[in-house]
Amino acid sequence: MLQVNFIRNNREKVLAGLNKRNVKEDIFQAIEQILQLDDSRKSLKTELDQVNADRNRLSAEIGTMMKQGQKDAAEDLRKQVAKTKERSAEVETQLSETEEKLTELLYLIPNIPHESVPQGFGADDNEVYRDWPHPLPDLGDKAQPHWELASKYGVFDLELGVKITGAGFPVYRGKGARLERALINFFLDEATAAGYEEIMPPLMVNEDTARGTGQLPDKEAQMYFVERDNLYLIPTAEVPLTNIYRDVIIDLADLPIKMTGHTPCFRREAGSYGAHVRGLNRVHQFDKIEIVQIAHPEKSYEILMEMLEHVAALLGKLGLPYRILRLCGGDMGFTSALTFDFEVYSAAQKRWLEVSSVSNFETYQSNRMKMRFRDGKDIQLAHTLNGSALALARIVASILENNQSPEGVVIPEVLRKYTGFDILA
RNA sequence: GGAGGAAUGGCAGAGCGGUUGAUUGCAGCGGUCUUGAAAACCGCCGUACCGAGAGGUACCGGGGGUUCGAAUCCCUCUUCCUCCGCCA
Repeated sequence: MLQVNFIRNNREKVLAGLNKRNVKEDIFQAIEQILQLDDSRKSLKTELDQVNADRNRLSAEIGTMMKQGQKDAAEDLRKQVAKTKERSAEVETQLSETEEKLTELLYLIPNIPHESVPQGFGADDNEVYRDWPHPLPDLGDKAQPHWELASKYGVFDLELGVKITGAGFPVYRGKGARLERALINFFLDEATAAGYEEIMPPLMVNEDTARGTGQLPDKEAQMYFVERDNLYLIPTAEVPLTNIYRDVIIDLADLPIKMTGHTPCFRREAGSYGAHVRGLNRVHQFDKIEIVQIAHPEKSYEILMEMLEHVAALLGKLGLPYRILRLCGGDMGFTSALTFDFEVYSAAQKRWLEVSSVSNFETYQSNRMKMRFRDGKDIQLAHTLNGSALALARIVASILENNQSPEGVVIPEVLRKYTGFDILA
């Protein structure tokens, strides 16, 4: 969430940013309420401190008197203390109510977009940041979509997934499972080579963790929830990885912190069945390798570009046609300040599929998480960034489609040492 | 799942209900000394909020309670350790 002081000191910037996101009028009203509530919070806090100071002083006096045996005088003071106690309880209630309301409203305010974020309402308004420089592959009309190729070569089985679990839970088999594992190993090796520490985090997280990265309270419906134990299945490794540094004051010398991890990702995607979600286009469980960085605020945009190039290099090595979009205000995630989406061209479906999202959250997550770094005497919030490098299901889909041939699906060169075979036939 | 024990500052480890935000050691930072380093010695060394400042308030796992006053007493939750049971 945003810091109240930031809102106060950058009011115009905040309003302009919200405008860029095309938020509703009530969000603008919330900004005004936040500033008012913060004012009352301050004066309530001042009063409470004063009352408590009085009480502490009186109590200390009573202590001294008791030692000196002046019982009667002490009795008078006790009555005075009783009054201050009443008052402090009253103010304290008001204060905590005010703080609660304040936090509630702050949760409603999305991150302020970076200046480079284009104005816009939705996917059509995104800016093509880097287009595919070559002609798009044209496989002709006989090209098969990945779900047909998958059945043909036994790569994955969605029907079986329905039997075992339900719709959207693919079962990878044989060479398909091996291809999946090859991609995981390839992506992890690439990330490790780029200096990211490999981490295997828990796949279920508690409420504090889900709140830290912004999945709660606004994206509650997206996550699977294990009610009995109050745990959420992670929608991305971003959640457990970033939260490693929740409530931590990091040493300046340790920045940037670079972490990577492979995890299955679970997404409910409620109510999103239909023509565009066939095959692996949208599933409830998929594997993803995530890269996360915790950065100095002055370095974070430089680092964002570094992460963008890391993802671009992966797609380059796989030989997949892709483009990079700079998301517009209306299409960007709630917590992000700047997001680049990577889309791979799926030659048989003749559409672009999102395979990665690389974002800088600036201090939006770190403020919630109280993730800070120490620069000498100075302590300030760190910037958090993350990106998919990469999301597997759709990469598999596009490899199948783009690399199909009469002989079978040709495995990209870089994966062959991991798969142990060079064609899916 | 059952029975006991524990939770204090980066770590270790004190703390009769009353000037204890908290003794001490280590680590860290600054300094003296040294050609440099080490050793020795001196000083500093938690976080947040309110306040122009002086200063104040809160926090000893989380939440609640007793009391004029709680790190210290009570309740509750969580986590860790030991033992038993179960188990990949």
